[in-house]
Amino acid sequence: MIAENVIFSGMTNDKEMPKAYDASSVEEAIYASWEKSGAFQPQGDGEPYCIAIPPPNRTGTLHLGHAVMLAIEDLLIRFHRMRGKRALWIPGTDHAAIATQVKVEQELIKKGMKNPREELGREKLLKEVVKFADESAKTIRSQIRKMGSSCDWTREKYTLDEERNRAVNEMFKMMYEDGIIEQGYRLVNWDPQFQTTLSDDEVEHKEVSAKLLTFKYDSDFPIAISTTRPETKFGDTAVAVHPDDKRYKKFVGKTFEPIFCGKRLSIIVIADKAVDPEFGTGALGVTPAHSMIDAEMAERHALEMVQVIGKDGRMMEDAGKDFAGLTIEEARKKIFETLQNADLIIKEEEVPQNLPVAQRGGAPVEQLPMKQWFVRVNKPFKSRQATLGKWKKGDKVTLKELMRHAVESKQIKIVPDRFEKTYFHWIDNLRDWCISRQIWFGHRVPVWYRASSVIPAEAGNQTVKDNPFGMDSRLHGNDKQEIVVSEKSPGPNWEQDPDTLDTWFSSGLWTFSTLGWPSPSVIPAEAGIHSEWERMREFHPTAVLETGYDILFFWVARMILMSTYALGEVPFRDVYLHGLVRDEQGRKMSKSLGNVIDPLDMIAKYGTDAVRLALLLGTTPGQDTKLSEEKIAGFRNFTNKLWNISRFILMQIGEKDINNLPTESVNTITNRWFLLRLHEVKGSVTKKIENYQFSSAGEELRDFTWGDLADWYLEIAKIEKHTPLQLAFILKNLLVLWHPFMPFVTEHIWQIAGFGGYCMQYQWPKGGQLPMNDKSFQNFEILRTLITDIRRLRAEQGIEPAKKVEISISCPPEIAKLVEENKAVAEYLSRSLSITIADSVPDGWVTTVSGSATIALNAAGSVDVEKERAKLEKEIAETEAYIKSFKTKLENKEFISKAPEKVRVEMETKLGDAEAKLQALKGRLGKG
RNA sequence: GCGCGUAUAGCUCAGUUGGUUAGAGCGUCACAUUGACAUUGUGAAGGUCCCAGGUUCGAAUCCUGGUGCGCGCACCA
Repeated sequence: MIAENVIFSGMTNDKEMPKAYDASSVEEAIYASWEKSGAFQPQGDGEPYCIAIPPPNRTGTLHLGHAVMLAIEDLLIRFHRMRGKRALWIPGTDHAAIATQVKVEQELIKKGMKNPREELGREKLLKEVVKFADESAKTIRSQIRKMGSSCDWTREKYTLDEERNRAVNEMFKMMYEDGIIEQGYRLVNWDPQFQTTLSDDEVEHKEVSAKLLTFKYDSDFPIAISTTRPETKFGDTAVAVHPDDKRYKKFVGKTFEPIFCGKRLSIIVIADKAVDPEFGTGALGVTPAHSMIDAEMAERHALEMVQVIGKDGRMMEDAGKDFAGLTIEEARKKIFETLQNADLIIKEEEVPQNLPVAQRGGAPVEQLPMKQWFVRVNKPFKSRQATLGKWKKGDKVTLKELMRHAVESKQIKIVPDRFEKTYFHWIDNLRDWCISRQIWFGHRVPVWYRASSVIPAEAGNQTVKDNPFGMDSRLHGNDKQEIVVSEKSPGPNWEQDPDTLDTWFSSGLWTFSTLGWPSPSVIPAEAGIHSEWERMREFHPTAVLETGYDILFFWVARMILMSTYALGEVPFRDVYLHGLVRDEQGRKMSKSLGNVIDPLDMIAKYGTDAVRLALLLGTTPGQDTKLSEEKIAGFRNFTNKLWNISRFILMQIGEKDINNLPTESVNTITNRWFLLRLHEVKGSVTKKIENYQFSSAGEELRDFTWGDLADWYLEIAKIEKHTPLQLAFILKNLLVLWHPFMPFVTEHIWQIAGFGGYCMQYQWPKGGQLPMNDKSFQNFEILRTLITDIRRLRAEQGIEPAKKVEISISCPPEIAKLVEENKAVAEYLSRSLSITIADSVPDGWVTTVSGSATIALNAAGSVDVEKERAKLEKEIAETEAYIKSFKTKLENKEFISKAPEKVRVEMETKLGDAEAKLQALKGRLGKG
């Protein structure tokens, strides 16, 4: 498993290390060496551990959000690989359909084209889009590598490649056969700018100020209504009022034929509880063809649907000849004038309104009735296999039930778990999913129509008089149309549906389409060759899906839908959602604000490891994080610290063979303390990574490395001369523990040290908990406190760090023994000329109390007696208050009877310590 | 409107089943600088844990009600 004779070009192989770590000069060679060695591919016979990368859109370059995703997933993959699992990280990219085509069209328009689709036609425009997407994929691949991502490049996938297309067609066919993909004539979200439908999730709401107009259709009509969209009123077929509204009760059920701006309407007055009698006039003009809500109401009352706005965003013939062909704005203005002239306007006011706009492009979205393909989420179908341990093959179930159960039954765990609520909320509000798009870049709908029976997509361009609502009956009279669902043309005279599929339809299959699904029973396997899916099946469900919380609905939910439906199992065991990366002020990073931090710039400047640490530490799952260049620079400092720690250790080891060092060892309390700490940290970090607490794991490691190792253990090693064997052991563990966080610098040092093989393939160390009441460990902590207290005393006295002073300590015998045994260490670290043990404090020396010891420092007469006295008194008061609070608690009968033993014993110990300290303080005061 | 989050040091944030005198990094201040590291070291200052109630022997932590900020979904016609 471990590669032999590893030599990185461009890397020194001896132990000559420059003073500072230079990431930019080594990272590329290290990555190339890893990749070449095959270490990114799953190896061994451990448990499978698979992550399917959230495929970045082929729309440009990677941003910090991707960098977070890559840092976390690489951490997980490296960690589990080192723990002996068969780790597989599948890289890939997403064609992103509308986002990519929109981007290319916008580029072409910038270059002077007016209407790229008309000017180029389907084939040529597609060629442009593909060219752009391929270019983008190249950039993305290089960027993923730059981040150090250890993904298996031999298995790179693309949502729009041939195999994924087969998966999409297969899925479409299955769902069509099961009756959960259906063609229907319904209200859909229409983007007039890019001339395509959108799913509910691709529509955003923008707050704008709108003019709310209260008016009557004509002077004879008895009820006034309000609207912000007068142009849709040509399509009104009813006026709805609340059933209990006395004002209008007498009109309910009656039909009127008002002339609205020259067009005769047929308006029935209906009673519906959805109407708010308090709002406006308490009456609502119902426009079934241009409002989802009105359409629902229309369904309840079997109302007619009249479409008056067309796909081009202009008024249609049904708006009357005076208005047909006008844009919405023109029509709105003209209606206003017409109503005003006829004195029909009652009120006019500015109101805030949430305007639906397209997520891509930002154009206002129209709601239009159209014939499209839908995935039906509430329609029961017969389960194809045993599913989620709840449904048997053949059981009736709906997609919504599957999606809900996968999370409800804890077969999928979402981190942080509060997003489960968000998920359920979304599921409850989920409507049928419109999957057909009128753009060209994407998976073509695998449906064929016999040429003579092709119905124009313009089906909606006529008044639908016969208005049966409900999905199945809304098929708009095309029942006789001949349809075949197939990957290939059924023969001559068949035409393929011109539409493409929503990009999320294909990315929903990602966890298993990347593993080679569909199975050979569907796609005949070549003789003797097992299908990839058969070989890779055991990697599904994947271990974890790691992504930003913003695409929980777009993608995560759809993967759950697809996987539970097609395979009967969840697509992943865990979902880890990271937060969005914002700038220092908490703003979203955007080009227009100019606050974008480019991960590549940062990598060039500070190294990949520093960038990774900055994105991993100081973050909380599901919580947005603020990132500044200073933060990255701070972690660059840490990589350099690690470098210098290693440099120091390797200097101590010298020319000896690091893998074959003499077995002698030094047994001091420092050594024992540190090895126990290392053991503890190993256990704790392992546990934290297993529980997705990356930030906490990293911070603990950093504090351990910088605080315990560099500042104490290695400083003491200068005096105690720990053996090379011990130092090498520590270095090895340190590099391995840090590797998943900062792969480059650890691997680089590993190679310089000559540990053999790759750090990335070394076995993850086992750790555990501290043994209880270890004497050496406790003694070291006492010693450390003593030294820190001497340093503080020096600083308080304004003694220059370089100046060596005399120290005298009076303390209980066991501490005296401890000090004597570690005198050299204590003197060195506290910069003392000498430390002596004495029964009492020499006259005129300044003191401080450290636990049960009193430390005295010879300040050579320069003591401010009054100041010292005030200090002592303050400290006595604080200690007394502290003791009092403890005594109160310990005297409380309820506390004694109810608090756990452990808490009580701890408190008693603390109280004892504090009382000893108080005695010492008081003794000093009496003397002074 | 419905739902979710969040409020802790000047800043960014930890604080995992409630249990010392609430922590870290950055920043600030003081001092140091030939020795692994100035991408450094030592030390210090800095907090009514948003407010008000409640539960508890004990609350930053749990409950209720406010307030500020942020987000998602739905939408008023």
